[in-house]
Amino acid sequence: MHAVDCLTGALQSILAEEGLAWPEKTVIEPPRDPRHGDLSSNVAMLLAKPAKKNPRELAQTIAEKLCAARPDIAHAEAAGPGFCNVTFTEAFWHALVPEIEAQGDRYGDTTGGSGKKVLLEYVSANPTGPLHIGHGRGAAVGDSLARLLRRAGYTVDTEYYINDAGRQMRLLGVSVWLRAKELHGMKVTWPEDYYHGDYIIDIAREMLAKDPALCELPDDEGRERCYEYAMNEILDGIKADMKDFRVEHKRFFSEKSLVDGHAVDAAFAALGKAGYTYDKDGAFWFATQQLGDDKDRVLRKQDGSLTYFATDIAYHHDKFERGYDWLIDVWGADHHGYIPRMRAAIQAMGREQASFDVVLIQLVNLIKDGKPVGMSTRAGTFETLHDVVAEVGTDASRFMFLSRKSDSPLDFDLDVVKQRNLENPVYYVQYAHARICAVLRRAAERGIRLPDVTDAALLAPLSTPEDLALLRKAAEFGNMLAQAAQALAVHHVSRYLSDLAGMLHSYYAKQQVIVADDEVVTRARLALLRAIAQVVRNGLDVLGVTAPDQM
RNA sequence: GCGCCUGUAGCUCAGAUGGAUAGAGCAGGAGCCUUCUAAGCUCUUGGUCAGGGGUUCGAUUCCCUUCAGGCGCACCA
Repeated sequence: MHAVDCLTGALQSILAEEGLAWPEKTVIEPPRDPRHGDLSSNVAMLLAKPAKKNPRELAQTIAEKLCAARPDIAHAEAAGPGFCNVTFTEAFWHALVPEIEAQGDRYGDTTGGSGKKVLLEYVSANPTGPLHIGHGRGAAVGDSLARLLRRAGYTVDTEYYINDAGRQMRLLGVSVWLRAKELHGMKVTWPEDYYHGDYIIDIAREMLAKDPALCELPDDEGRERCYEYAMNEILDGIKADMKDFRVEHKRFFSEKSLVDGHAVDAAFAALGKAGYTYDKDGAFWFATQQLGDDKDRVLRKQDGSLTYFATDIAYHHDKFERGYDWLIDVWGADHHGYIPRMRAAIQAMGREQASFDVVLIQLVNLIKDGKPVGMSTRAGTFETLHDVVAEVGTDASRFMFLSRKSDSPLDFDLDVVKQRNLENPVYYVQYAHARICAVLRRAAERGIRLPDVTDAALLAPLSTPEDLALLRKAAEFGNMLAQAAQALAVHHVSRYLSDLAGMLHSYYAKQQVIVADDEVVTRARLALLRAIAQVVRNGLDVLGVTAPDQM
């Protein structure tokens, strides 16, 4: 909101008159308690100490001068131990409505990111099985972060990293191959680690149907064939699930392509140039310990193959080479121990620590009939994202995933998410939007029309505490988005929306919008609500949740 | 053993870089539908911010420590 900006100039000159410097820290901010006005400042406390002044007197002086400087937009008064509270005029708040109307879908967007190029990587699940609900949380967070950062002025690309070069994928091939042979009536011995799960059998059956002679292939070729077919099949399924979940990736990036190309060599060269690599015990090492890790890590094993870490370094090196300024990875929280070594790699590449961030996604506990449902891909007892979305819908599940700090565990109670009442916050928020739309429709039926962009005269009747409370909340929107972006915390958005929706419902119960004999008031309130609906829409858009016109 | 995260109302959780009397929702109690969607609203009960130290004008927030949970410590991915 431009509220702070409006007063900054005036405040600066007042401080100059008093012979005081503008403090480095933010001086005015919205107070926690609305009783303290619209903006509150502890400037007196911040300044009184170094300037050796009495905080109460200083607050008083600043308040008086501020009133005198901008009587058109604000009233200020000294309060408490050195606080200076500012209250804006009604007209100031009314001006927000045309602002929202003019900016429409872009209301709340800011330019703080100044076009910085961001690459967000999320999901990146091994294509060895369908996405489960834990992946869903990462997907929702990653996708919404992309939307959030775009609104905050960043240029955002998104990627899914496919681990198609490692052991897990070989295992997938073996699992399908053996299933196929089994289905063909051949006797097979199962290795210790293999993928159970019905989808493996389905894929094997499908392959046999297409090629009955499959099992006559030699083991090597059969495994390879199965691996490739299964991976593509599963990846297609993953893509379809994400599409249903409204999650997008601009690119799918293959680990294999790093190994096949020169990306790994280039990354190794970069690390070597900085003097962080060495040979020991027949392996090739990266001295991460010098860079804050617990111990040094192997890049190329004794048997000549690359570690996961090695290709991952190459991947991140490649991301930077492609011109991205800020890499954000969304990982499962169980990988948090991996962060120090990745940070070490970033540093060894000569990149800023601030150019790499990891958003950790904690466990999702799926609860059904009051009991937790286990989920292990290997054991095949998972609850898939597909099943969950089919049961409760994309909107409800996305909102649920995004309503808590991603770094803390989440109980996903199917019975709650399915509910269509206020216990399920997504309905509460969507209902606010639908309600406004219903009122607007009703008004239109009665022939009440609003211009696309309203003006001060039309909005002048907005003067009840409820009117102004809604405007104040709507004014916070852009600031909230910017802060959420900076903190990489999407849950601020869902919380904000719940609050805003609550205020709207309260408003609706208290204030009749369409007043039969007073079209002046009616038009003002309709304009207000139309603007609020726009804010709700924009907020839901960040979450990737729809804003229905009626429910 | 080392490292990371968590601990806020009976339950699920917010509290953004220290600020005024710690907030929501659910659950419990009492009310509101012959005007715009009751999928809603209003009021109310409920707290030693895990315990203890420290830093300062001031701490739920920062530092140390104890306790209780979760996770991670591979030439796996």
